[in-house]
Amino acid sequence: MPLPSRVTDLTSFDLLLSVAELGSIGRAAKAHGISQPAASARLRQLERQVGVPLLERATRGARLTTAGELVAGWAQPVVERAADLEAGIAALRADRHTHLRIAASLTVAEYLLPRWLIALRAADPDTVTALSSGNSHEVAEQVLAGDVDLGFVEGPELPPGLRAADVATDELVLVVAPGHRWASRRRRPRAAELAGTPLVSREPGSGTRQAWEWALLACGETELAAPLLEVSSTTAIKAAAIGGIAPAVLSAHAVVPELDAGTLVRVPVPDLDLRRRLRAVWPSGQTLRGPAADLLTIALRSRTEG
Amino acid sequence: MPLPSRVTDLTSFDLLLSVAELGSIGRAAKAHGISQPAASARLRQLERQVGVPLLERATRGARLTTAGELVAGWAQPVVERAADLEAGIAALRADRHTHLRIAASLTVAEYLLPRWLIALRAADPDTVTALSSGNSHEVAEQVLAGDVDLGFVEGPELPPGLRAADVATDELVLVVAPGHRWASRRRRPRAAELAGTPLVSREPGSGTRQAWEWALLACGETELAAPLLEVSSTTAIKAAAIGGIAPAVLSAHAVVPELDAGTLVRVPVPDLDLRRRLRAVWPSGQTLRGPAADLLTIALRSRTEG
DNA sequence: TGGATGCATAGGCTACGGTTATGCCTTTGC
DNA sequence: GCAAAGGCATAACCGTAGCCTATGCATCCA
Repeated sequence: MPLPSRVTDLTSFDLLLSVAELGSIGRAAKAHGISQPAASARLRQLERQVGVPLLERATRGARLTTAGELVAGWAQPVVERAADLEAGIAALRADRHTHLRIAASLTVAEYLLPRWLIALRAADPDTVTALSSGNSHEVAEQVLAGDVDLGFVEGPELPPGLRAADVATDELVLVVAPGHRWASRRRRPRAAELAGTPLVSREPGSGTRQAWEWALLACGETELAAPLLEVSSTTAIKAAAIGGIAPAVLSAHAVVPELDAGTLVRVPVPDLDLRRRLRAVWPSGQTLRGPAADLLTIALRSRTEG
Repeated sequence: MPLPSRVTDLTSFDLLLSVAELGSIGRAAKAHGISQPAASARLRQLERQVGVPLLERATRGARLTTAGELVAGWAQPVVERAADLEAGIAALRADRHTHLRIAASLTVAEYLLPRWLIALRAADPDTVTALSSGNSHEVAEQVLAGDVDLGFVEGPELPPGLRAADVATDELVLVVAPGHRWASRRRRPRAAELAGTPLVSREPGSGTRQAWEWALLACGETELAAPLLEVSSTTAIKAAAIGGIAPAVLSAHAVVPELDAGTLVRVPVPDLDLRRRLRAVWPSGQTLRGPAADLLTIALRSRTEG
């Protein structure tokens, strides 16, 4: 189900937020680098699309109406997450000549790194960061080879020659469609049944898949059923699980919205320990300095907060 | 600071998510109601803007690259919040001939209602909901007058003739710019100092402002300083507080991102009880049924989860 | 080997969003 | 009381971004 066109263009909503902050359409226009008539037209069109007046235009400026306040409140989280997206893209795009090179496993890169990068930009405004992503093994390799200044890995393995610091913990969760038999409280599976059930999962190299298999092995389950379906993206896995194809195992971060909405149900598996540490790593001999040290500090600070 | 143009158009990112879910550009195009060449062009342009390939095009379909997986992961929260925004706008826009009419105070409408409406649409797909927003007193009036089927209010007051059920608790927080003296742990203000300090605040009718004043009165502070600045929107209040104009009092929900980013600092005020109940209200004589009953159920369920 | 599937390219059209120029209204200050 | 300034709306013009249809090309499969 695609997003309705009413909300696909964030420019107008961003402009509305600027009007709320600055108190006039003209100042908001200037802040966005467009002319006042252009801003006025955009806001008028936004009001037409919403169907109710959002601004009270006065001779001294413009103020939000009650409806405008509501729309601004709903729009703000959208632009905040868009800022996260932008920070991530900027790091992906950053060409070779950057001040800080980092590598991160998928989980860290997806759910934690954008916020850290925004905080880093506040601390070191001129720092350009380049991000490369891969599985934990690849990240460790890049740190050891000196290709990056700082790495973020998941899982227990840690090659010699690296120092590490915990920055977060991640938890895998088993999810099924609401109609699945495991969704019922009395039908919860034990380790043996889990091992014997084909799942929808990532390709073999995936850290998530490895962690799942190791957790089962730790329970003494040596015979693991082959996956029913192997797909490349988290989105596709969720779609397959929602469609009732098979149960799936994903990072808890990834399924928050689906659990909220009830389109997926979490199945507790007390037999298995599915938690894993997310750690920053850097070469043993080396003391971090400059932006790399700042980023590590930011990551450690966010740990104590969360 | 306006949003970079790279992320202002969500259409391409939404399309990318559909490709991840459906496995081919053509199917994603069909899901979005556009032609396959149009989708192909959009994705190609997206890749140009990001600067790295996002898709592996094969003869059998298209799969996400590692970078594509990252971008999709960052984009997903954006489109989710955009869906909340859309749900809110749809309720604002809904004309008179609707099945369910609700009224909500600003805090509930801003932070809780969109999710509930999305869940309601899943339960009753054909229900059209109309939302009106006002302060708690106005909401209660509308419920009593029969103008709406269900209301959501904040604060302790409750007119006779209404039944109520708790759906959430809200907490007000006192925030200052990082440089403010109250930001220091040893300089925390007592009730008397709080009462004597001009704040930046909403206009007098606001429920947030009333709750703050009542909390001070409950401490025996009868002499309250007049606000330094009265502005109309939450956004403007935050901007003023960030700018160091004066401390501000806002719903905890409203300042989560600023506290995360460190642009605002929360000042604990143990002297004051700033919590308040958020409640659903409906006419005493009446048993809720249909969509109104479903919405109440959804709201109560979300309470137990959160 | 022929058909089906799926992505890319080409050409043409529409419409949207931007700019500058200008007008009108209200508040402010001498 | 009048001039100046601040702020929003309207008008006329223009460039381009994005969509569609038609078509081509590569790969997989029967």
